[in-house]
Amino acid sequence: MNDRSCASFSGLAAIDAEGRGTASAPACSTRNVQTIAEVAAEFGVTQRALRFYEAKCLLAPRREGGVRIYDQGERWRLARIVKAKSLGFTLGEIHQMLSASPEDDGAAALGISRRQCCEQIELLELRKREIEAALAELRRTYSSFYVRLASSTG
Amino acid sequence: MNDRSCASFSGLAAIDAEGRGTASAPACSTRNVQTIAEVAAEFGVTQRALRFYEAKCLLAPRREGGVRIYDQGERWRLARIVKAKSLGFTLGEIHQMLSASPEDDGAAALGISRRQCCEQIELLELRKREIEAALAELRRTYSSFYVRLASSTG
DNA sequence: TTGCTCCTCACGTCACGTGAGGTGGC
DNA sequence: TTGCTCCTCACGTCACGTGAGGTGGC
Repeated sequence: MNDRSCASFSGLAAIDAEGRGTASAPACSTRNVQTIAEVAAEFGVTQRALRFYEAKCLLAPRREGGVRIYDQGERWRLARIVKAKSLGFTLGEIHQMLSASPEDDGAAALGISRRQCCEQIELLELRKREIEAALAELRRTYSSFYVRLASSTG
Repeated sequence: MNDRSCASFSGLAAIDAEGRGTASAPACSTRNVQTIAEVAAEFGVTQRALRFYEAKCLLAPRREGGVRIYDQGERWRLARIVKAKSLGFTLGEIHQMLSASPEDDGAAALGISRRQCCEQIELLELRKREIEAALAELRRTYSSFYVRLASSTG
């Protein structure tokens, strides 16, 4: 019931996905564009997030009667945004990346420098160490529950 | 020049620290209270953070002529706040902890349940895995710089 | 006419940072 | 008088979430 990846008001096609929905709706592939709901579903982000990225000038879908239309290029940009976010970059940093290499070679390349890559590794390593310290402390706390239990019952 | 841990307008003493400043200013130990600047320095937090915790009802220093005065009890509460924050708890969760066990046995006990401890461990383990995945990806990207370099020069 | 999807404000959340402008006591 | 420390607004940051209220096309 809910698997209509092709909306009624315009021809659409899923890209870079596993081809689901494409076979059952061949008319969609005539125009390689998607609405906000379809893009959100495909990339696992909210519609609010897509509007927010647009407000931050990370995306710029064109409009058809006030409705946002995402073409292949916009979805490539979004793929890079999602990728960079998963690597812990801020939207400000991502904006610079997209400006630095607007198209490059599709969705794969992020357009980060070696230095930027190195700094991000150091940042994440620091965060990881902080989390590991917290985990060690929490595990000590966790064991102490059993120590208390043993001393109160034994 | 900047090591006056004892301000001029009220008697103060450093507690739970390594006793620095206490020997050179014995008058301070007559009243076991501190100003916002001293508390901030001792706990390594900003004055803004202390005011923010107060606005969130996590702290409630008394006032002397409009100036915040932190006694031993308040500093114990702050110690628990700082500790809980380092373990990744939100201020909302910390507020509940402080309400659940207002005094308990000083700064050491956080007043978290076994279940809360367990859930926090799971949350941090998830975050850690996300960071590790990002790190792996970034390290792949980092090596690719050398692959490119080698193929362009060799 | 109803239901669905889209839209634009605009305030809320989280944990503070950062001025702006003013006060008090040495 | 100057310098220091304290104070209270109040807006800014980050990445959205969450209504509110309205539109368009089947």
